[in-house]
Amino acid sequence: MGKPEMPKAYEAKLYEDAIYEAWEKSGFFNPDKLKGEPFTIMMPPPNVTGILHLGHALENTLMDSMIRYQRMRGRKALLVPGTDHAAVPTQARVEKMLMEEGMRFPRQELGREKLVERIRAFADASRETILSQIKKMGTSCDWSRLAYTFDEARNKAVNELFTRMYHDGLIYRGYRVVNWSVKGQCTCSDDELEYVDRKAKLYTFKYSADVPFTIASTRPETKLGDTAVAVHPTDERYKDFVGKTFEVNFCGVPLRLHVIADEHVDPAFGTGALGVTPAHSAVDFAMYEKQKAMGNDIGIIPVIGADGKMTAQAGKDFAGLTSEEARENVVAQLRAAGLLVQEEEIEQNVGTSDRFGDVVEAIPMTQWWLDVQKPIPGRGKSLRDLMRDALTTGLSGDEKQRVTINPERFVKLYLDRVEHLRDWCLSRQIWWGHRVPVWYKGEEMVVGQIPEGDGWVQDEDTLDTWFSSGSWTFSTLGWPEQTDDLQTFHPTSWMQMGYEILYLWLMRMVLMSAYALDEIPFHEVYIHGMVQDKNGRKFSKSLNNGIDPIDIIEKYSADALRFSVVTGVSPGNDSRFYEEKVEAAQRLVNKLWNISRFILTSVETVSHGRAFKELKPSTLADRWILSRLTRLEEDVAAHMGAAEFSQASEKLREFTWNDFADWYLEISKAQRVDPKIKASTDAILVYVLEHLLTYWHPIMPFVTEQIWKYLDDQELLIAHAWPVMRLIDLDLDAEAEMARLQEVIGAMRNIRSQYSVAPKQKISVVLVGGNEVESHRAVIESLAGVESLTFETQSPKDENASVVVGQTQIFVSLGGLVDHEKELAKSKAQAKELEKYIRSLTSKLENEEFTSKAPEQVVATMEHNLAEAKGKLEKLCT
RNA sequence: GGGUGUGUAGCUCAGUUGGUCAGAGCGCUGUCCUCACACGACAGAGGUCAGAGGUUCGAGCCCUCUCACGCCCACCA
Repeated sequence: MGKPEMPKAYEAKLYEDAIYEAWEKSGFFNPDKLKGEPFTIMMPPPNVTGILHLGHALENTLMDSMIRYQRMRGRKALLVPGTDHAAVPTQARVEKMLMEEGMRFPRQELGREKLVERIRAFADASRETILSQIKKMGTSCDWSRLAYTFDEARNKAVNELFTRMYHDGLIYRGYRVVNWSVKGQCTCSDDELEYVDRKAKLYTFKYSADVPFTIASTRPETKLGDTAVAVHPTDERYKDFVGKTFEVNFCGVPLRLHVIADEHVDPAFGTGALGVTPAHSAVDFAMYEKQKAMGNDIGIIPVIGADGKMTAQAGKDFAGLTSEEARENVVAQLRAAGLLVQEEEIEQNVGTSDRFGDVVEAIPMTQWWLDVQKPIPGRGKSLRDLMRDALTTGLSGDEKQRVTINPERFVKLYLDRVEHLRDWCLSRQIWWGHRVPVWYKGEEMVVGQIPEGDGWVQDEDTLDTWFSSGSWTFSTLGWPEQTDDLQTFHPTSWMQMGYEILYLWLMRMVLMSAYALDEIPFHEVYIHGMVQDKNGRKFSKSLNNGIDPIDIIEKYSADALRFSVVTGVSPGNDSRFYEEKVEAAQRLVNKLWNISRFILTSVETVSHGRAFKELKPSTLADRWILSRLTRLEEDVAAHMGAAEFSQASEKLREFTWNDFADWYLEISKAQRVDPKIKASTDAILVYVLEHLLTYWHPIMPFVTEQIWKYLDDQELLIAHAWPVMRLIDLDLDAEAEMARLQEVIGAMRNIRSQYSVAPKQKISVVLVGGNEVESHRAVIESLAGVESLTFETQSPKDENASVVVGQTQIFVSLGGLVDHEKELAKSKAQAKELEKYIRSLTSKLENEEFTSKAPEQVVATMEHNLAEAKGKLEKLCT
């Protein structure tokens, strides 16, 4: 190929879109074109609630780096893209927008169909944006398999799952206390609550003058629905009352209070008596059920309705009041009657709806539930058992059916959560989502699909959005059909997600997959932390600190963004994002560009694709860089394989900038006056460059692909096989010799710098005992700016600045510039250091316990270092 | 209340099973627009690896405790 015209700086904007298009056209995003063992990643589908943020940039980089690496390693690599309809968040978002536009009650004003249409329009637009953003980031996913949690295919999977679970008796309809968002008019699962601390008043009072119990509550208005008083079974104070019933008049409302014993009650708290409100407390409801199971129906009286207001059952004084109003009223009455014993301010932890934002009410309702504890017919295990097995023994004890999590500590969190898992409330009262596949006609109920005949009405509720995303790893592959994809790609290989959805999503995917397929959803999970802003704060609308990844891509490059979000980041830990990081990354991208530019324009012929054996390393530097490259490949492959992206990119940066650019390229310049050396070096330059581009490609796909074009205008880098160097021996001699040479050059440069010798001014140097670098005269002269380099056996007589490196004494002639005091001080300091070093080494080596117990290699290195240090000290003193 | 994470150069963070390696980027200081790159080159300063004990021949890495900050969970009404 001819000499390419490469601009001085890499301008990503000019190339990225075209490159992505070329990749897409090439067909390599689709595994059907690939051979080898399958390697599958399912993209965690972003919510269609808006645009992508930096967390998605991180996720896309992780997934894409992994999938590109695996593809280059010859795997049949599949990354399935998709989006999530995100039921509650999306509906909440659109309703909020409508209300901002002036609508007061979107649901009532538009009705189900029209509101769903509005949400769909919003979601579709949002989805388009998201998909284009994914492309901007360079994600190499298979667009032919694009999925959406709310499309036809996924609806089939959801209905099938629901139906099977129902017939297995796992899904049931039950009247129980739920978390109710009054604002959203919708249930929330336990996982959808966000707990916030707030101040509250704790009231201590008696129901009436003639009951012996004093109770406490922050919600005295709910006490209108009390049906029992609970005490600890061993509490002597109340022992005689258990089993009795008290008729009381509480603020004008007649209550029948059963005295029950329950282990849950802490006898040391307050008076040890707890007012039981089955309708408005999950704990109390549990007591109610327990009593009922023992034949003691204490009753349940809902006094707060779905609208958040007091019900008729709360009594005519209170019906229709808000709970705050009712509370004031109750407290006032108690106070007037002299029943109020105490009021105190306390810190309280309340659950709020993560999407609607209001404090949720506990209200009893009929909802659909998933039983996680009941044995699955024919399998003898509950869903909870399966979830546990998948992380511990493997499903059915099969080690291959075991999910591993990186970092491992999340396994414990997961398992703890599994043990405390309660039944999952599946039904939601919003309209955006998969509708519960149940139809009613009178007393009849049919689950699965709409029966023949007229008069069937479908359940009004929709399903929790996680019910559909739980099946993501296999619904995307065509389940419930037994497709080839399902055969080939499931269980998936690798999954990455943020720790914030460990409970919400990871657990549900394991549950669904284990239930439906008796398979784990993925073999390995990589947990990443949250991307925060420069000050360690969350990105949020209220702080207005949001950063659009697309803006960053446009200002710098997708590669720089990708590099900056994974570098210096470890799994499970949060990271901070700030532009300086991207700037640094962009400098690296540009450096790689200029390295390439130099090579491609300075070598005689660009002949890529040579075998290692064809290379004719003729100099130390040649041997050294090839050894370093071999080492690099080993390191990068090991790190990429282990999903250690940060370490992989650090190694690559180090090699690229230090070894290759600062040393090898500079040396190659110094040596190219010799045509024979230049020929062999040219070949090596190109060889290293093409390897380096390959190794960089998973992390920085665009710039590497663009440069690759100048090397090879036929094949795309995306499809290039990862060149394994592992079988080539490291050249340890060359590495050691080169290290010495680098030290010698560094020492000379140091002297130049100390005496402020201008770069253009050449220096004269005498080396004593520098035999081992004698053959590298040209390199030393060029890189250290030396014009006269002589090798002697005796120290020169005239004035010099000097320094000792290894076995070599370096004397730089500086004429009258030499500062004797400075030189003396310098060597004294150096001698002192050395003596200290020698002492510490000697004491260790004289310690027999050390020499006998430490590995040979460690001892040998120390002995070597000691000898060297001694020699150095000797030279220094002459 | 329980659990868990973090604390390493001025800043942001790496540090893979304990072994001469205390590192990177940014920032800072000094010198240079040297024919790939000033988005650059060269040199340099800067750390008792939060603190105290312990295990070990050897600890930033393991154990115990303390301090600081963060996160998650929990039915103290």
